[in-house]
Amino acid sequence: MRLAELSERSGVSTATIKYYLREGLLPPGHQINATTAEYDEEHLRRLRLVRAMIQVGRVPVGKVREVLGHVDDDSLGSAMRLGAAMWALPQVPEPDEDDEYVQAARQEVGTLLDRLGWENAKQLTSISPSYRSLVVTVAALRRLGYDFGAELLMPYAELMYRTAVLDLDNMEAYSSQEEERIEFAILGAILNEPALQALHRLAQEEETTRRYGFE
Amino acid sequence: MRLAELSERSGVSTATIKYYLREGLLPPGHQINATTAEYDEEHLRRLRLVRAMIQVGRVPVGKVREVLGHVDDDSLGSAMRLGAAMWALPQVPEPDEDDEYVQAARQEVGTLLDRLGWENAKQLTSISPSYRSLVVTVAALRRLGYDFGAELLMPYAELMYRTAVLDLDNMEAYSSQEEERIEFAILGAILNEPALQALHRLAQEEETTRRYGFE
DNA sequence: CTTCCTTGGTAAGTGCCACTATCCAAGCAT
DNA sequence: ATGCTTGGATAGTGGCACTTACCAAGGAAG
Repeated sequence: MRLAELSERSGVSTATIKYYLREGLLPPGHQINATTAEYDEEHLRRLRLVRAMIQVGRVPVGKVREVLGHVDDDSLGSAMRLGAAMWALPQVPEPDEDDEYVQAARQEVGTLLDRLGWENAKQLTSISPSYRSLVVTVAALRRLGYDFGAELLMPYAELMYRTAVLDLDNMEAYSSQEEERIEFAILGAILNEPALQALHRLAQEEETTRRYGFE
Repeated sequence: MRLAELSERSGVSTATIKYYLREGLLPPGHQINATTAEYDEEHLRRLRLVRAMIQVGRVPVGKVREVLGHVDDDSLGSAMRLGAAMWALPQVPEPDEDDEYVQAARQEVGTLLDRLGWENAKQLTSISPSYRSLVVTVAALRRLGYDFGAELLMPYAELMYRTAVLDLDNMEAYSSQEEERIEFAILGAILNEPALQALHRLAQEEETTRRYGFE
């Protein structure tokens, strides 16, 4: 298929597809002659993937390129590919280590990981972006006056752990069936988050109206 | 306190504070004369709040203004203020109703809400942004080839419901103690999400390494 | 009183990002 | 031969979150 058809079948304008090609989010088509290139189903699939990451996952273009680089990196094992792709996702800015709230937050998160017995996560604290995000967020909440500590976070962490177990179970269920399982796993991990967030807000609406009515 | 001190105590540059004042995110200080205005602790508090929303919650400036408008709207009951503020948060773009995947997604989400017995959420489907977000996300995942349906979402939804119950319990615990409980509740709801997301990713890292090691 | 610094306020500029519009020459279709 | 379409390159757009530069008024020091 040619550019116009790729555009039609994906619902993405040709101008935008050209932009993605330029940015390296989409491999170039098979060149037939100077003015014609041929694209296949794989291109269509990758294009939909890119769109989903950008529009649903709100992943910036540069990060998408990074994530795709890890997806296509055959030199890594599947667990590492997943980790590398997840770590490429946008993160919160660096915390200011001199800030007292940041220090207190680090302390609380450390206590939390200890109590949870998350030994592996504890080992990754120096490099894991999600650990950093958690510290920054807890610090921000404490600065605002919340008593946001290990105590309060424990039940949330346990629920999130069960969510992660579900994620990996689903991934494995796909792995045995699908060819492009790594791609699927990474996408699942990335696109799960908007779905989870939407579910969380829906649940909040449900529970709020159950408790207080519509008023 | 004057602008310079407000800047120093909040860690936000005077230029940025001026920008927030212009944008209406911060009420003007008490004007003493043509070149001096006085700010108080309430300004500092509001400024920290704005910063947390923008930097941690990634809420765009226009949305922050909207949310604050609801926070300050004395004509609404607390449940409605919370709802209005939550609905002002950034959302996914409008779905294309002619798209077959969107229709299928709508169907699946409907089934999900039925099975969960979320009657209130079901009533809000025509207006709730979180419902729309869920539909768009499910449609995007289905377009990519996932068999993302009610079946798969059920256990996630139940975990998210339990998370929402925790949210509201915490809110109520604060309500009995704090003066600015509405503000606290809305902030909790907004800033909870980054914390939850970070916890989710941490849990994924933990469980991935438990299952597959570091490789 | 004069010089100088600081203050709050305004207007314009910056850098980044995700596109989008405009050109262009080469081909293919009639 | 003529007119349309194609892929590719370059430059422009609009939005956002600030920043910079500038201004006149006010207070402080000599």
